Amino acid sequence: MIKKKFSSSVEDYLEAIYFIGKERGSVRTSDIAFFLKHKPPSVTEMLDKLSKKGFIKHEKYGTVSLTLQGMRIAEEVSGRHNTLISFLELLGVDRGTAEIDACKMEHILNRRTINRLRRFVEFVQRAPKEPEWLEHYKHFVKTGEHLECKSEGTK
Amino acid sequence: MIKKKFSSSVEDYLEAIYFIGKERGSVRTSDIAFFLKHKPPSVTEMLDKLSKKGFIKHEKYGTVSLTLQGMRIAEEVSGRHNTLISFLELLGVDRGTAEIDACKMEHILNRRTINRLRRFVEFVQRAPKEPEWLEHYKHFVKTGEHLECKSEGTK
DNA sequence: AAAAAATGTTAGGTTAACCGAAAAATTTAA
DNA sequence: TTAAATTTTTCGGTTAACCTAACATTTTTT
Repeated sequence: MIKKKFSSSVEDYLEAIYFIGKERGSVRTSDIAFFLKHKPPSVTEMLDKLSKKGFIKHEKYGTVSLTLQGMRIAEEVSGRHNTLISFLELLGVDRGTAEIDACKMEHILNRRTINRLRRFVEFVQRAPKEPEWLEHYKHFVKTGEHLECKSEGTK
Repeated sequence: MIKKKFSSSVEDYLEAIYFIGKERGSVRTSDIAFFLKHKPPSVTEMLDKLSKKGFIKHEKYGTVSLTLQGMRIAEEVSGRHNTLISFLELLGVDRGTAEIDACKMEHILNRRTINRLRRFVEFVQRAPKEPEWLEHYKHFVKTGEHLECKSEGTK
């Protein structure tokens, strides 16, 4: 049922509206322009498109809000975003880079791939205890060497 | 240093030329069109652009070959592709989906992110023995449950 | 409440990357 | 060695997503 595909841009706008709405309460053209680093005319244009598609309500010279359908999409995208951020940070990617890359990946990855990534994140987060191998991985990233579990400390 | 950024499309074409060249020896417009599932006029247009940028040699009505610079880029992209494929398959994403998603990710991810992913792949592949946690992860994907070190025993 | 400032929209333009139809060159076959 | 078939290019479109400049509306002073 939820199989339609939207452009990266459409998803970005819906996500931005969703995010700004949560942060600031109301959402206006300039907020979106600022958030997405686009110019106001581009925003107006896209808002028209999103209105026609039924994803938002937009009163001229006024505020923007998500319809139910728009909200559904925005939450879906936002969920992917969060999964990706968590995943990238697990891997030791810095916050800034993680944000940038998550924003791109969230639009292109297959559902199955995202699911695997989410599973991976859950696997780590819900582990009964802090998994050793993650420490080992981080060591490996730094040094390129495997420090073997019990026998030897490479150091 | 390799700091320039090319469009996804440019990278796709160079990668395709690289790949076809290795597979079939010579590369022609129709090969690329088939490979990328584009129409010949699109290919001709892009070949002109790539020629002007100095990434390929292309004789009219003839064959295409990568210049040194083009080769360098193609190899770089192809390397990213391989890293991504390996990574996705580690995570249990099926071949087909992995191919599709790798082809998209390879153009957008930050170098740092790719490096982390490569490290991750190496971490697993170069481990002295098959890491247990990978088994545990796969179990977790299937069942949603941790079969954790109750008494230490998989094997 | 009128002028000034800020914000939003309209109109027109640009660019990248695709396309189909038709022309041109090359290759194949009769 | 011409004619037919195939491949490649040229030419003219299309679309999405951006932009600037100019105009319209709303909000904020004074």
